Order: sequence, then C-alpha cells, then structure tokens
Amino acid sequence: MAKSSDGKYEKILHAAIDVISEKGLDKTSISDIVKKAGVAQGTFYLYFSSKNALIPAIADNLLTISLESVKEKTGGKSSFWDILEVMIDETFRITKEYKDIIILCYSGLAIDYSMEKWEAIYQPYYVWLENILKKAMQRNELISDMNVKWTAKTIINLIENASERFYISQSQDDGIEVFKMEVFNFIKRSISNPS
Amino acid sequence: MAKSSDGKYEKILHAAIDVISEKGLDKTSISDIVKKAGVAQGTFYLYFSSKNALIPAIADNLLTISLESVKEKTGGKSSFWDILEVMIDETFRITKEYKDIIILCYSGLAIDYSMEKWEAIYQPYYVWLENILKKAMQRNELISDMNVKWTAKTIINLIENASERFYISQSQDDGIEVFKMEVFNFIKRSISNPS
Amino acid sequence: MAKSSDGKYEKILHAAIDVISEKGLDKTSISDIVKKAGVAQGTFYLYFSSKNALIPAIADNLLTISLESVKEKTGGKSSFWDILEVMIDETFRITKEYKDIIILCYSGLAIDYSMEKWEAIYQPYYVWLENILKKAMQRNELISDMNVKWTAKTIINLIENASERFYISQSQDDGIEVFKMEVFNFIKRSISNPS
Amino acid sequence: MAKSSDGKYEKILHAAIDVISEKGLDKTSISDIVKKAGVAQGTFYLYFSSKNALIPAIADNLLTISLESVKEKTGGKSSFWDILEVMIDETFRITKEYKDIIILCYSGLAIDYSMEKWEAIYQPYYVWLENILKKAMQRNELISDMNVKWTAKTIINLIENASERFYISQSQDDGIEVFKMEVFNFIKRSISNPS
DNA sequence: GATGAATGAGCCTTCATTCAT
DNA sequence: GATGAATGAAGGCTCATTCAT
Repeated sequence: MAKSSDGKYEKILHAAIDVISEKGLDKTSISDIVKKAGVAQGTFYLYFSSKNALIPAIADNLLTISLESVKEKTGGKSSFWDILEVMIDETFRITKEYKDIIILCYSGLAIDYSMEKWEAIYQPYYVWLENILKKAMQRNELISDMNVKWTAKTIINLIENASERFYISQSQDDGIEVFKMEVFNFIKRSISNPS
Repeated sequence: MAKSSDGKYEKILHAAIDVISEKGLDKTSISDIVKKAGVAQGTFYLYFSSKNALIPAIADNLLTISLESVKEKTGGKSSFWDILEVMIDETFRITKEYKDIIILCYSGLAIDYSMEKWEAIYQPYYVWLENILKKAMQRNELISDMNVKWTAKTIINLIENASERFYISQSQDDGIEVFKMEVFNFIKRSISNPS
Repeated sequence: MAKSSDGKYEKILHAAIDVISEKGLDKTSISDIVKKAGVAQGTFYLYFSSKNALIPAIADNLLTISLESVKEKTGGKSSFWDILEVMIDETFRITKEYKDIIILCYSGLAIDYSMEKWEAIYQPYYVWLENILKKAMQRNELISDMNVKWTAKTIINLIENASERFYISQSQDDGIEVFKMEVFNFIKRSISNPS
Repeated sequence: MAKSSDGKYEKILHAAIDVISEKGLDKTSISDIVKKAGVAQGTFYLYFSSKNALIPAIADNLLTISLESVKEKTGGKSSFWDILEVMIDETFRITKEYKDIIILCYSGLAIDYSMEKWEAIYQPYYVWLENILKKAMQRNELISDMNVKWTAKTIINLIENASERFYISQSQDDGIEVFKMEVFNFIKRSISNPS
C-alpha cells in the first residue's frame, strides 16, 4: 500500500523540504527539487499537481510529526499541568529544529488564500487537546465555564507564537526558561481552578 | 518645489496595497503597480529597491494605521479593561477590513527570512501597551508579578490571532461576540488582580 | 533517436553567426537568434549558458574552418614558402569573407576579460605551424636559431593583422597584391636561411 | 581655452577610464561614471553625445600618452636599433600598466563597425615611425627596398601584439626578456641592412 | 510509471536619455 | 551651464509545465 513504486512521493517531499528550507520558497525551483530527489522533471507532476501543492503536504507532515511527538511524551501523564509542560517543551523544541519549514509554511499558505487549510491541518491537534481539556475539567483541574474549542485553539496558538517569537523573530529579551514559564503561568492563571 | 517626490512614494505604496490585495503578491507585477500609480516603470525603483521591499513598507503602514486608531479610541479611557475592550474591537475591525493585506504581510515577510522585521514594526505598539500595563499595575488593576514586556507581546498576539482565526481561517464555530468575549475573559482571568 | 539535440546546437550557433554578423553583437537579442534558429527562447539556454557564451563558440568555429581550409590547401606542398603563400592567401580570403564575425570576436572576447580564451582557441593552429616550422628547419629552409613557439604565433598574428588592416581598417594605401607580398617578404627576410 | 568650466570633460573622461577599467564596458553605466566624476547625470551629455562616444576619446588619450612617452625616451637617440629597443620597452610597459583600457578599446571599437577609427587614432604614431625609418634608410641602417608606410604599421603592430600576448593572453612560455629579444631580432633580421 | 528535452509566456530590472528647473 | 528626477523601452533569463518516447 505504498504511496507509489519506489517511495518517489516521499523522496520528492523530503527533497522539497530540504531545498526549500535552505533556499526559501521563492528561490526554489522544481528543477532544484527533482535534482535533489534524483527523479526526472516530469515525475514531479505525477505526485504533485503544482509547486504550490507542496506546501500543504509539507505543513501536514510537520504537524503530524509534532502531534505524534507530543502524544508520545504525554503518554503516561494524567495531570493537565504536566501535559501542558510537555506541550510547551515540545513546541519550543520543534520550532527550533524546524524553523525554516515553519517560515516556509507561513509564506506558502498565505498564497492562494489557502489560509483555511491551516485549520484543516491543525484539526487533529485541536481535537486531541479538546479531549485533554474535557478530562481535566471533569477532574476539576480547570475552571468549568470554558469554551473548550476556543480555548484549545488559543492555547496552541499562544504556545506556538511564543516560541516563534523566541526562535524566529529573535525577540529574546529573556532566557528560554523565562519564556517557557511565562507561557505556562499565563495559561495557568487563566484556566486553573482556584478551588 | 513639488518636484521632489510629488507624493510618488505614497502613490506607489497605495497602488501596491490596492493591487496586491486584489491579485495576491505572486500574481502582481511591478507593471500592474506602476500602471495603477500612474508613474513610469523605472520610477518604482527610485523609491523601492525591489518588489520585496514593498512588504515591510506595507506592513509598517498597516500597523501605524492600527495603532493610531487604537490610541485615538482609547484617548479618554483610564480603566485597563476599557482599553482592552477597545483593543479587541479595533483589532477585529481592522482584521476584517484589511484581511488581504494581513495575508500579504504574512507571506511577504516570510520571504527573505525577514521575519525579524515584524518585531521592529510592532515595536511602537509593544511600547505603548507596556506603558498601559505599568500604569494599570500601579493602580492595582493587575497582578503585580508580571513580566510586562512579555505580557504586552502576548496579549497583542492573542487578540490578533483570535481575530485572524475568525476572519481569515474562517473558524467561526461561534459568533463574533462570543469570540471577543472569550479573548477578553481569557486575558482578564490571567492578569487581573483578584483583590 | 534524433530526439536528443536534433542538431539544435548547430542550428543556434549558425543562426547566431548570421544574425550577429548582420546586426552586431549589441543590437542582437536572444530573441532574434532563436527566431532565426526556429527554436524556443528557453531552448537557447539548454545549449549556451548566456549570450556571451556564444562568442567563444563562434570564434572556435571560425578558427576550425580556417585551419581546415589551410590544411587542405597545403596538403601536397612541402616547401615552407609555398605553405606560407597559402597561409597568406587563405587568411586574406577568410578575413574578407568573415570580417563581421572577426569583429564580433574581437569585441566579444574582450568582454568578461576572457582574452585568454583566444590562446586556447588558437592552440591547434599554433601547434600545426610549429610542426611545419620544425620540418622546414630540418630541411635548412629556415634559420636555425629560432624560438619556434614564439615565431609560430608571431607569423600567424602578422598575417592576420595585415589582412585585418586591409579589409577591416580599410587601410588600403596599396593594392592587395602589394600587401600580400609585403607580408611574405617581411617574414622571409626574417627567417629564411641565407645559405 | 579650457575644454570647459571646471575641467568637467577631463573629470568625466578619467572617471570613465577608472570605472570601465575596473568593471568592464558592458557592466559600466553612465550612472557609475557620473557618480565617480562627481557631476550630474545630465552633465555627461553636455560633453559626450553617447556612451559609445567615450571609447574613441579614451583610445586617443591612451595613444597620446604612449606616443609622448616614446618620443621623450628616444629624444637623444639616433641609431634606429636604439629607438626600436625603446619602442619595445615602452610598449611592454604601457601594455602592462593599461591592459584594462586596451581591452576596453578592443571591445569598444569593435562596436558600431568603428574599427577604422583605430587607424585615424594611430596616424600620428605611424607618421612618426615612418620618419624614423626614412632617416635610418638614409643612414643605410636599413634595407632600401622597403615599403615604409606598410612597414611602420607592421612593426608597431608586431610589438603591440607580442606584448598583448604576454600580458593579456597570458601566453608566457618564456620570460619577458626572451619575448622582447625575439621581437627585436625578428624585426632586425627582416629589415637591417646586412652590408 | 518514468523520463527530460523542449517550450514560450512573462517579469524584473537596467539604463541611456530627456527636460523642467 | 548644471542638475537629477523621471522616463519607458527593451531584453536577458527563469521556470512551471507538457509530451513524445
């Protein structure tokens, strides 16, 4: 059930990630990608309809990696605050490691008014966190009057944005630990059950 | 007089905003811009070094408009919560009105790894809010153990991201008033002084 | 078969020679060349990296023609003086026929500081004449204390320059026969063995 | 009787020589030249009708310098062979010093089929050498059956070409002294009176 | 499915030249 | 004479896409 014969889909996808990370989306040509992937020019179009079709695939790939990593690291944990800590740690780690791909996703998804695709791609992450939140609410760890859907999205965004400010916008007024702690506390103050 | 410039910089800038909003950055050619601006092809390059040099200028222009609008609307207010409400209202309004430019800024600033420019452009907004926060802390409206710099950035981002999710990513699970209220409460719970 | 190349390289090269001979290098656009060659604009760049890359190819082509013609005409001759006469005749004939290309080579090779390429292109001609000179020395037709390498280059240059003065610089104080004879005698007086 | 007010003609000419020597003719814009000359864009056109009009002026300037230098150095000498030696030395020296300008003249004069201008520019040099040759013939230093006009041109060309091969085409099989000596002897064998 | 030579539309950019001041 | 902002034509080159093999 492989995507295709020789894993050419993956070859092209990873070559694209490599080259675009290095040269930026604009400066990267299909020619660069197929050269790196070791396939012919025309082969690209057997797997991707166009250059822009790459970006959702890349973004999806990145989010899948992130989510799996978070799921794995939070495997045994039940306390919401432990899970939140892992989410923060992992988001910072992944932002650092894949900052070039993240930039590419920003520039790429803005093309063609395809911003809505973000939401589709993030959907599994949102759903996962919604469930976490619900369980924590049942355990009275969190306040009860909370819009779970909205809060899940906001928390994910808040963490991601903080780490992007840190690693991409180079806004490093303080050390990374301060950054992480601020994120944690900002969220905790807002949604923990004071009981 | 009137020779130098003749407002050509502004003419080009606004023509660029118009055309790019309509067609998107990639599909817009310099030729489109100068035609709309009513200047010669070469004149463009007297004011902007390249096509990409437009984006920071556009972003800067947008933020200046936003900030001025917020400042004006909060003119007489002293309560932090009144100010926050204005910020939320204005951010949603501007996001709606200028959603195309915002998208363009996302994609444009991601090009050339010039993401750091965001921070420079936002600087005046950050500084303004930091001062607001400090005054509110002195009035005991807010908790005292707060990293003002970090919180200012986070609040601005949180509001913007929520409104972008609403208008751009079309994540309209709930009505706009719910969205706005969630933002307000999330922040309030996190930083208001419970005293 | 017939796919690869299909003689497109030659088509482009000869179209370039034709058009540039007629219009001059500066006034000739790639567009002119490909139109004449009957290939697409982009195809040009599959065979030549840039417009300037044409000139060495053209120069090489011209010298190959010249050398082959000289070799053929001197086929049966053994006397150095007969060979020299052929060289002079052929050089004058070719200069007349291809004066436009020669001018183009002068101007083209001067671009990009690629003058050294001249020497590489002339190498086969130099080597051929060096061998002729050596054999003539063994037959005692020529003086024995002669730097063969240097003399070969100088003789070739001397003939070419004279014919260029005649056809290109229009310095026709005297008839062509006088010109040719002067060249012949100048060289003969300098290197013939008086024995 | 200055060419113009502030020596702007000279300023532009020398700025042109400097910039073109450094960047090459093609890559040099009028803008570069006027910037270096410290005059306005439009001022250029008060002194030169176009960019190409520069080259004959530059070539003329170079030859005037060369000829004056040769004349000065041969001031007291009467022996033709002493004069020839000076000519060779000076030509090599000037070729080394001004190789970039010489290249520029090659490429520039080939434009617009203006090769004939070479001859006009060289005229004073030719005439000077013709007179030297005539006097030497009267002193029986040289053979008597010689086309003076043709020989003058050929000698000048032969020396120049040898030095260009040495410095520009980098054809340095032998040291410079060997090169110079070969030139001297080749000419001497050809035209000295054996008596 | 895989190839890669060929395509050709289109764009950014340069730069010689002009002209109102 | 001098200026330099403005012009706008022109062209080299790129590159996504196609299609015959």
